[in-house]
Amino acid sequence: MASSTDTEPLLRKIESLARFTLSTAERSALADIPMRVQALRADQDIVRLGDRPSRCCVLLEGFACVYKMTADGKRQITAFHIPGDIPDLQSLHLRTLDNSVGTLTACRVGFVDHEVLQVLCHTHPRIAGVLWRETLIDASIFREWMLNIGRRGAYSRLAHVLCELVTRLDAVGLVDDQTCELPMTQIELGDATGLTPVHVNRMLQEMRGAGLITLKNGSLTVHDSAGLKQIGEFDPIYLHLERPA
Amino acid sequence: MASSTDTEPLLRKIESLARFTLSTAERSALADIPMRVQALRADQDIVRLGDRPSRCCVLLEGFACVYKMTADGKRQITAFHIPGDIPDLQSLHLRTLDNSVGTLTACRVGFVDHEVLQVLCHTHPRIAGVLWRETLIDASIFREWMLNIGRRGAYSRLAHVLCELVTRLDAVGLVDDQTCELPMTQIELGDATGLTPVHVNRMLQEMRGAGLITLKNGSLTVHDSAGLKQIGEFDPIYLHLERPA
DNA sequence: CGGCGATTTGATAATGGTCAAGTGCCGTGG
DNA sequence: CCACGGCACTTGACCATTATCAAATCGCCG
Repeated sequence: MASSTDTEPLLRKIESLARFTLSTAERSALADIPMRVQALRADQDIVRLGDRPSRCCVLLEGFACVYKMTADGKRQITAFHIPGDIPDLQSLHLRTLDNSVGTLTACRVGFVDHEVLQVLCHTHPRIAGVLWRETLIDASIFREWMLNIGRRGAYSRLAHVLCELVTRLDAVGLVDDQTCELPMTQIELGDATGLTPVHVNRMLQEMRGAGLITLKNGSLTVHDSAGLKQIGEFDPIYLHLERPA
Repeated sequence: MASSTDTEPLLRKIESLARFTLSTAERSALADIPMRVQALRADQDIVRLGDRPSRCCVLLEGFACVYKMTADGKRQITAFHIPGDIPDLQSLHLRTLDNSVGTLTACRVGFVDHEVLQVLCHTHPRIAGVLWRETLIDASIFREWMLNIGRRGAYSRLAHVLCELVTRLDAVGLVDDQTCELPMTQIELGDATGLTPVHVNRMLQEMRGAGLITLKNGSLTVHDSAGLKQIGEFDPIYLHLERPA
């Protein structure tokens, strides 16, 4: 089962989302959540479209994504997920999954039964509100991605996704000196932006040439953060990171 | 203020979303919700990006949309809304609006204070669950639209949006004999699909030529539902209309 | 009847896709 | 230790879908 270090990413996530200070009772309820922890390799599905899961998964370590496919096999990644996220929290209230969730890198994932979460929500209504809020922020990111994919050019689109990832990673302490781990392949970046890998490559080259970023070996460094944000029209309001850093 | 006929669309919506039968108490709590009703003309904003609203709006009559804009003024519609919908329910848990909501046609809208909804959620937790579910279905539709915009060709994309609208309108009883009101302009359909109005027009012509639809004077008739669904790769699973019709 | 917005159509342009070939990197196995 | 294989990345040439520009036409409302 889970040790208290396993539930820590979840606890931190809830804390950062809550617009109030957690009570001792809430805190210990979260720390004691029964969680089945599992290690997964890269490129594995955690849950699949059509599943009717009886549990949610908390991403403890690694990168994952939510995706859907067209009839002819083209993939759209609808979200990237980083440690602390709950990629399928929706399944708590929607019986049938309408998307798949897969790992991008090796991951550690904690599974929590819906029943446990239902009880948690019932006995700690404020936590229910926070979880609801989490799903609303995901939805807000979806809307921004729609704008990104539907109405921005390829260069701007990629810049926006990079800005978002850096900002979100920074919020969980995974950015150090403008540098962070960014292990997704150009194919995956293409699937997230609605571009082909070839064109992603060209846009990245252009960003490198412009001195905006370095992206090599799964590591991203942003040299000109203001420039990148301007190109990506990035305004973090939609991430709803309302707490002062 | 609101008469009981005003709260009826909301009540019906909650009923159709709930996976249980509403109790008398729940039913009357919903019917008695204090609601400030307002009539709006077409193409007016109901709320705007950056607002910090203290209430939500229930669409009672008419069509509305959620949208965002790029820096250079291109618009992406992220959702269409039909009577019964609550386009800005997210604002209940997210302080600052990250999108705008505008009318597409003349509308009647009911405003409900956040405080009223908070109390409702607290005293009737099952209704809270239903409202949460509503926001999750919206998010599910966003994901499908991302796939649509990012990975489907223009023809397929438009067909998908039409299928979705007909299906949702049917679910609230607004389709009669394969025909429904569909008042959005080709510009608006373009803003929803990430296409230009010119190209929307061409695709519609092609659909007409193929004998799939008639779309004239804001009225849509689907002549070949199976064909349209196939072209749009439409599988309604993501709408989570789990009740038997 | 006049005017304006929505729709329609045609011609041309451009963004991004497809195809193809080659490079570099890393892990595995001889 | 080195050769091999595979995958991600890179680059170039060419192509196609969709955008842009422009000009009618239609239909409704005043």
